[in-house]
Amino acid sequence: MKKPIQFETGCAHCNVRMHSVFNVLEGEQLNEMTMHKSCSTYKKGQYVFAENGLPTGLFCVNSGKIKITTTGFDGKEQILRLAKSGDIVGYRALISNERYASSAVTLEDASICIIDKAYFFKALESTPKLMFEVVKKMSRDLKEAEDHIVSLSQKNVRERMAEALLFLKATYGFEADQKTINVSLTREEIADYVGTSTESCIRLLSEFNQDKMIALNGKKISIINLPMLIQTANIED
Amino acid sequence: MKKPIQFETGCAHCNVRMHSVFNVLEGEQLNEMTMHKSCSTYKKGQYVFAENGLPTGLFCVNSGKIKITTTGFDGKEQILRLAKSGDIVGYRALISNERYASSAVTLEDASICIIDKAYFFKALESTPKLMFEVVKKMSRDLKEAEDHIVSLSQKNVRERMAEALLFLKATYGFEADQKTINVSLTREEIADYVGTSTESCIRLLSEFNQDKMIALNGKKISIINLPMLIQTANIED
DNA sequence: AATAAAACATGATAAAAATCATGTTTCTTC
DNA sequence: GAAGAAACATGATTTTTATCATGTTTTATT
Repeated sequence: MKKPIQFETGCAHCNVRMHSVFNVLEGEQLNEMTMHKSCSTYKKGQYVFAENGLPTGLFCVNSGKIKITTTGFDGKEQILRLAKSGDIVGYRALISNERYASSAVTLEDASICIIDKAYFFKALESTPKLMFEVVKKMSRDLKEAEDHIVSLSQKNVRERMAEALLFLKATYGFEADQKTINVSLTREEIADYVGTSTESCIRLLSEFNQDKMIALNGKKISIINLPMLIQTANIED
Repeated sequence: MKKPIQFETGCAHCNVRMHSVFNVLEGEQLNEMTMHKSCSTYKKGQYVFAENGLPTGLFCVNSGKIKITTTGFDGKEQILRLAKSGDIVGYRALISNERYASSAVTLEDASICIIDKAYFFKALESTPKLMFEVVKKMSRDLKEAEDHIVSLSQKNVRERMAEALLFLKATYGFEADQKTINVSLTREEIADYVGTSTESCIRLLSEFNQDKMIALNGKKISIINLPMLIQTANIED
């Protein structure tokens, strides 16, 4: 595990702050936070934190994409969540004073700040608005998890696969061409989110491709027929 | 939908308060809360709140058991969570100022208090400890949801069924005989938690019964061989 | 207590999805 | 740029699970 490279900038000038939970901080609070954070760059595939580790601070993604995974029963990986710039990562274990129940791994080169635990707790207490932002983030994550439970319980693999592509699109958006999903995942990683075997995942993507619903180019997936994809996902009503 | 019957008691004398998020309140705060809550009794099967409704307050279960469900795609019910005395219910939608994404239905006669929304928000702001208790509750619910996701993704129906029985035992405990799970659910409800068909649920319970792992008596399920049940659930080591 | 409805049960069948096997392509790394 | 590894792909087979069908038991209602 290579050591991430560090660099520093003031939080006041952070270009993603306004899209993060820290948008509610002002003036002197930002200078104070700058003094209690440090920023590092990570290469693709590096661990930001690992299952069973002890949190020492809160991670805030400056740039890059992250997968949050947990290890299942025969060591099989489950992707629980994806993060992008502006997202905080590892907040649950930190706040509830537990070891990490999941790992965070970069999906591409990334720069991520870590905010000192003691300072973060102090900021939470002194700034109810910040606490409220964190609560809203947790609330969204809980809602997303519950939606995922319903899908896994009630939809078949084909529907879940279509839904996963829509989820990736919603999370990371399109590239400049307005159709290619702006993230590269292996088929195995997609399967680990959808809850299926790698083979079934590959097969379904091929089928979607043959049906001209999507186009495949290596790891890049383009959505050609969005209405059809939505219909395949069997989204409510 | 029958109207629940109301009755009142002071929160200071509430017998479940110390097992709830309100254990951190003291003295005058309790009198104030008493003035901003009202308590009602519900018959088995009544709705406490319903999907798409607007929250008007926070529910706190005094006695009785509650299922939190959401409606899936062809109207199929999904049980997301179960609540018991001391649990708060409906907090997520309330806090994030949304309509309910799920419904709460009593599994038996219950008495449930509703704490006025405006007062609750005021209490949250003025009492960081209370906010922190709510955050911890949400954190536990999120963890539970993520564990459920891993099960649904990676375990087969038999393993999930065994796990569900262990979950019911962990949630509601045993009756006086120290083996009968202290809750009555229909096979369909269990299936709606496990994410399987009612028939598969019935079949697996029959099998577990034949294997002398459990005993069945109507809706009552007794755990006869706990180690075997744990092994069947394929719980992590 | 009679009747209806809901819940439980079980066999037979069909559909869905995992697994196994094997081959090809695409990345990494020396 | 060659060798090896990882990722992708696809057919065949087996396993798992849902669905359909039908009957019984339990619970609720008049």
